[in-house]
Amino acid sequence: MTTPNQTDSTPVPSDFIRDIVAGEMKAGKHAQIRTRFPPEPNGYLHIGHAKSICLNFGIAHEFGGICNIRMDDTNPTKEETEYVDSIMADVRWLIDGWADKNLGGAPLYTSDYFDKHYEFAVELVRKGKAYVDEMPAEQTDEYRRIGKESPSRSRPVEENLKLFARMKAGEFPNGAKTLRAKIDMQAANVWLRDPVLYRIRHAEHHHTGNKWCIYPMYDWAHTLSDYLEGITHSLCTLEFEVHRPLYEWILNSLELKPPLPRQIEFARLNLTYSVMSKRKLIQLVEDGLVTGWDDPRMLTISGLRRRGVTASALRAFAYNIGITKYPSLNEMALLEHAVREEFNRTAPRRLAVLRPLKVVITNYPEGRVEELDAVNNPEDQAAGSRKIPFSRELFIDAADFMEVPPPKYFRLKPGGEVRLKYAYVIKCDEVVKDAGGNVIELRCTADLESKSGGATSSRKIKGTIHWVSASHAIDAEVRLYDRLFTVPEPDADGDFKSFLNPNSLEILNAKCEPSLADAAADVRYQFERLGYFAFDLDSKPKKLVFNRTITLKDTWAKKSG
RNA sequence: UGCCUCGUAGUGUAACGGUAGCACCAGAGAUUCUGGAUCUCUUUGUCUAGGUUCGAAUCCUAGCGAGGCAGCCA
Repeated sequence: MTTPNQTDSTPVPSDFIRDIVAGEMKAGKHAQIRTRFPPEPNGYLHIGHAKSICLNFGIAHEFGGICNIRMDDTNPTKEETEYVDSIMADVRWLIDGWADKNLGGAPLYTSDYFDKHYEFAVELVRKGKAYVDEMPAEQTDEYRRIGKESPSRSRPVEENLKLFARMKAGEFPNGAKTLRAKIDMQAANVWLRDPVLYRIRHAEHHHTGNKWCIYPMYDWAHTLSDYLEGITHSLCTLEFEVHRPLYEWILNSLELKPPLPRQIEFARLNLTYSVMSKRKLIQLVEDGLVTGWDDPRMLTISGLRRRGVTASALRAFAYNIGITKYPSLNEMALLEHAVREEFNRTAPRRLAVLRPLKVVITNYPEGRVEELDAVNNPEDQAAGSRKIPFSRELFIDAADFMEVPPPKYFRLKPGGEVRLKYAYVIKCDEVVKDAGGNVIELRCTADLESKSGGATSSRKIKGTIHWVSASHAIDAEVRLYDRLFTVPEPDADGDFKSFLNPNSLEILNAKCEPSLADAAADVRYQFERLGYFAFDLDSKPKKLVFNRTITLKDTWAKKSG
């Protein structure tokens, strides 16, 4: 596979579409590749769109071409400006530092071509290949189903021309007339049974205002917009497969000058434990089941971003799943893997305690503080090290102590030993409980020679746990996220909302090592043994908020159920 | 029902008439101051039936299964 413009480390995928493009390039069919990403501005972009963006920009990037972003805004009653801004922000974020140089016009608007679309339509009427019809919608559907021709089908060209002009002039109410392509009412493919090209909509358009009262249908507008922009490859999802003959009919009927765009379809993204349709995502937002489009549990691009997923991880995911015509269901584990793989390499390690349990080291002097060396990233020597304070009173995670542990439990238990990461081996001597029988404090003794570099530093202790010094720790709100749905296919049957995971969000007050006070918004941290965490935009100078992007893999938790 | 498309380990994806690979997941072991990471190993696959061919995952036919379309949505 050719990789003329590969300048970053994102691997170059191979798939049937890239094979086609490469073949055409080799044959000298195109001077330059031009793709496009044409979202309808009626919702936020989700991870399925990310797949499409990575495909369209990926091909532009790999073959030295351009990718346009075009708002497909042909329906004035459904689209809003608010979405244009979010779409642009999401796309720019996703391609930044990778294919941003391949971004063509942005944002372009289908509605900017309405004049030209109209001229083409007039031309089509002149050629006797379109006619004005007045059948009501239901009857049009019925006739198309049974393959029956409309009485208006044989209307003379001159009359069609006049009526179409009057449609444009606003002389008819909504739904009174349509412009229909004159193709073949007996065609096996229903999209060739005289599809509607224009409908009347007396409605204000978010981009063209009140200039128009007739609006082109998707097939007409999209095909001609592709042509007008010089798109070489129009890549869309499988549901448009049956539209391709119409796409080609439009280009050919107008006898447009080559080069003509070529439509190729691929399978949309499906992921387990999630819903992908815009309609369902809107429901989650409007019913208040999530906090908004950018709720970190949402698989919107803005939600993933807020969750802490990076654009590069998303791109790696898109690369891993590939492009085919098979409507597959991808496992969520694949997304999780892409995130962990990157963060393991790049995330600085920190110590944080999610559910603090007080530990007193009884043989450690009161008031004494040691600064211990802690490695920032064992996967990256260049990341260096930092100091963390150790003192007599600490917090460990409540989950790292069990009074009655199961077999092979490596962590702290009464009379047992555990290593405190970067510090001493301690032994639990006494368990202090409150009146209710809850464990509130552990009294331990440390092997004072067991510190790194110490006489007994090489002692083999099975378990190592994280901790923070009680008096030095800083507070942070930590938001633990889990998958939004409890079943692999929430929209398979029944109401997808009945499968919402009641435990998809848990909010805790954590104790963090002091260096986290300087945490940066663009850095992903690994809280050792817990997972990867990202700064949430709710954070304020004195009030840190972290989102758990993803847990570490935990084979112990898996085995012990 | 009609039309279109697609069927390769559990999942996803390669193999372009010539040894069925890879990734994820799962399991076993080694190692480890993260039950992480890393390393080694393991289970499991060409939907079915015919045909063409020296040779078929690949080409042909039929069947079966899955998805899509049948809006004046995109």
